[in-house]
Amino acid sequence: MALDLRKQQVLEAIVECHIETAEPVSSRSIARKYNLGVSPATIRNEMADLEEIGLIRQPHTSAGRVPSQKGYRYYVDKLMKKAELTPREERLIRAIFAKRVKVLADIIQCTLKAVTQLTDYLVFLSGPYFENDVLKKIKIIQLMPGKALLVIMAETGWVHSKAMDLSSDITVDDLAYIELVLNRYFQGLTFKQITRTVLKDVYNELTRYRKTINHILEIMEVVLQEEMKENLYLGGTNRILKQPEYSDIEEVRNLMNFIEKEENLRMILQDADPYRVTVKIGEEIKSEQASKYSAITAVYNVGGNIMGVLGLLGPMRMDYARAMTVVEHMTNVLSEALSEDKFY
Amino acid sequence: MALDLRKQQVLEAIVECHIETAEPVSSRSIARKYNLGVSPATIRNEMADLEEIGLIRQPHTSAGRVPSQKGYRYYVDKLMKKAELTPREERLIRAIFAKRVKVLADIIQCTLKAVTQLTDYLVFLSGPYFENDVLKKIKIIQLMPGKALLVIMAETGWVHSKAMDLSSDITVDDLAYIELVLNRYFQGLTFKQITRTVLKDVYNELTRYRKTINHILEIMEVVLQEEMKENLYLGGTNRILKQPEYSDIEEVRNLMNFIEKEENLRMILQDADPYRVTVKIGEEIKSEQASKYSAITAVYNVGGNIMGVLGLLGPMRMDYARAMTVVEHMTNVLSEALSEDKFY
DNA sequence: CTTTAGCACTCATTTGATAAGAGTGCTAAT
DNA sequence: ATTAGCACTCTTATCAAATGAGTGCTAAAG
Repeated sequence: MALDLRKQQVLEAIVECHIETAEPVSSRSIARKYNLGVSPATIRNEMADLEEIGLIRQPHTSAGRVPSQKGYRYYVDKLMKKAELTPREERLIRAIFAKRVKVLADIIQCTLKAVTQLTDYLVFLSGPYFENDVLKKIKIIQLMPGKALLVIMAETGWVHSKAMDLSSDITVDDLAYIELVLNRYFQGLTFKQITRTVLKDVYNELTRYRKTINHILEIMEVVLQEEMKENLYLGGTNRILKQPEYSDIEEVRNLMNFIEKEENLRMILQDADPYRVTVKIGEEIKSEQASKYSAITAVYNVGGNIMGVLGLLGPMRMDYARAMTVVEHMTNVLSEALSEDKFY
Repeated sequence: MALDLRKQQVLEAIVECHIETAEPVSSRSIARKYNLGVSPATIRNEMADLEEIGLIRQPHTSAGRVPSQKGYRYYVDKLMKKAELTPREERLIRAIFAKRVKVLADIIQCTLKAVTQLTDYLVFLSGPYFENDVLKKIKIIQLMPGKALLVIMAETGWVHSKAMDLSSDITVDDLAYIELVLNRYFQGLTFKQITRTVLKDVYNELTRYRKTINHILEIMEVVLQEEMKENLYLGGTNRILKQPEYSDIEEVRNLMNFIEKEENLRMILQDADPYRVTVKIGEEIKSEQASKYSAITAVYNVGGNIMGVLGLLGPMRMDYARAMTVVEHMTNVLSEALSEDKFY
């Protein structure tokens, strides 16, 4: 679909104008704002052509034009210029991350907060998840009779630990033995593989400790599930109400219903391309209910491993250039923040 | 403010009718629905009296009556009959808690979910917090050279642990000594007291380990802060949009703005009475922006210690009887769930 | 062949006037 | 003390007309 230069300019003008005002764009307003050197009539002719190809459409006969899904796609792929964050915004981000965040959950929160303040769209964020972490060592440490600590150490340096209650006749030696066997089975496997491994194997070798081992494995499962659970954080629910498309309560309800179901958001995050910022426009999002929205996603990673995904959801009339820049920037910030192991 | 029986009946009718329909209540509709044995004209006379005392008011001259804040208060204090959960609802709750929740965060989530499904108001929940937990023992366990586990055991049986990186020339003996000193200082204190204790005291005794002890204390602070942080969970944001008062977008924005600020919610939760379900109506909520809302709160506890607060926020036209029952019931469920120490 | 001025036409939105309806307050009768 | 009856008030719905933004088309000009 090759467009001549002027058609591109007209399309760009329509998209950008519509993004700014949320109103249908008229030929006259384009002639006024953009110096294309032609009259509204000429622009009207171009518009008629663009409409025929399906890049724009008319809400009703006597209205201006609005970009179609295809039009936005063309704009994003071919016309859009990359946006830059202002120094002011850079400063905002640094300010948010300034108070040396030390806890994982805080870093996530800060990111969420920053993106929320930067965009007025829905922000959601998954991870970090550890399922590809490799188990280095399991330790079982008795804290007191009847109580032990299960410590799971990963190659990446992460340590997960949980206390557990045991029947009090289990001795330290018993625990040492169990630890030995567990390490033999699980060492070198990823967390994902461990949860997939049929636990019965281990179980058989440790029939002597049937009850205890049952308990430990159960706890281990809980710990791993807990840690592997791709946590989902959501923000910006009030910010997005500023968008004019949500001055109708029915639209708000739709949106809220959509985001209420975590699967929907997870689905969007799953489609993120590991190597670049992903833009899904309207029906490109798999979910039927999302046909009016657009989503922007990018992954963040630590040491080459994908740790999670950051996403934005907004109306199709989204400031793509800006949103993409913010998402890209913040995934970088997040990746960096997680790479310093100065937090616990 | 003593009202004769019939005035009470009329007020009750107005409140209940308005709660149900969200519309001003007319004298005729009361005469029809409630069998007071009098004509609308009589009821009108009573209404005029009630209005004079300030228990109800008229949105405009030719409209029915609406309860005032004072009117709701009277209703809640004197007229309201306690509601009961239906067997169906009891089943719903049990279903939600059925899949043997094992992780603290899950119990919270389940509670939130249950209340959300039961009420159509905003649900928020703080805690659990541990600041009154008494420290039983600190352990520092070396995992490998340069890596140790800080274990904090509380009297209640809770165990918090975090891994930390240390400089690799710290020996096991060093750690044992540090552990000893820390225990000497902190054992028997509540977490709150520990964070208040001037850390310098300890610091002085352990000058030998200046760097290490600094690091450990820092981590301990993080752990305690993390655990003591009164987490705030929020749900029902989409459910509340069902309430007719939020068919106007402006109202929605107000509400969202209000709940966006955690302080506002915390403030409400702080006002909870430890011994009974608390109802704050309109301006009784301290925050100015909340003058249109009502809040219902109740604490949950474990072994006599308050662990957190569950709250509901909705329009003043709230089904108080029902909401109070739900809140009371769910704080009980929550207290029980947390008392079984079958979770990790 | 391209561009554009001019004009008729369409359709959403605003405005104003009118009617309908709900509900009250008051008065006088019961 | 109660209530039927009625005038009065104020909101909401309805409809027609006016307004105006914007297009599409045609014919003239470049």
